[in-house]
Amino acid sequence: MKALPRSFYERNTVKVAKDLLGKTLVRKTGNKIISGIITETEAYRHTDDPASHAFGGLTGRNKVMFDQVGIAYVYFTYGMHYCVNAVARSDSYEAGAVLIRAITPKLGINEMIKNRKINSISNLTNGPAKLTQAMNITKKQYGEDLTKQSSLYITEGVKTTKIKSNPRVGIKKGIDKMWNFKIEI
DNA sequence: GCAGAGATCAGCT
DNA sequence: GCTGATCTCTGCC
Repeated sequence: MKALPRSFYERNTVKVAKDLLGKTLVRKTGNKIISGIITETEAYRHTDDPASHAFGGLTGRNKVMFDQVGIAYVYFTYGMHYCVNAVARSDSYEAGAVLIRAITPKLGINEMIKNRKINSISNLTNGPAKLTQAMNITKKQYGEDLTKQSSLYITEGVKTTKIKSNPRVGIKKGIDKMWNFKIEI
């Protein structure tokens, strides 16, 4: 399975967020492969988006949002959680990223259960910090190239039918923007 | 079933 | 020192 080309990420961040639905997120650790279908995303942009990490300008944490598109932005928050984003934006923006909020497990489900230390499959990857834990994604994947078959990348997946738009979750600014996208499998 | 606390890092005031 | 793109566990209805 080929990784999506860099041109996929060189478009409007909101468009990329919608198009990432149904794609397959793949994680390679040693000889193990873990993968899942992306079912929920959120778009975070730049100067027009007060909820974005990039809104306040460049910092040590968010600098990859200003870097090359098609790489991973992994950030640490609430003292104990990691979240993954794919850097994506059109030419008219200096920064932007798509937060991957939920996936449906496909390969390596046993590994995910081990990483998460739980038994129930329904709670495995249905939240941004849950899926990073299940896939063992940490700061080491910060800046990882998603367009190559590295330790973390994205490939084609299933066809998407109905995409639902919602306000984004867990933020207090920019709640007027309907930039949370979901599909049902 | 739902509300609240706790975990404890990076960035801002 | 406080706040957050969060999750889990506890306690009470």
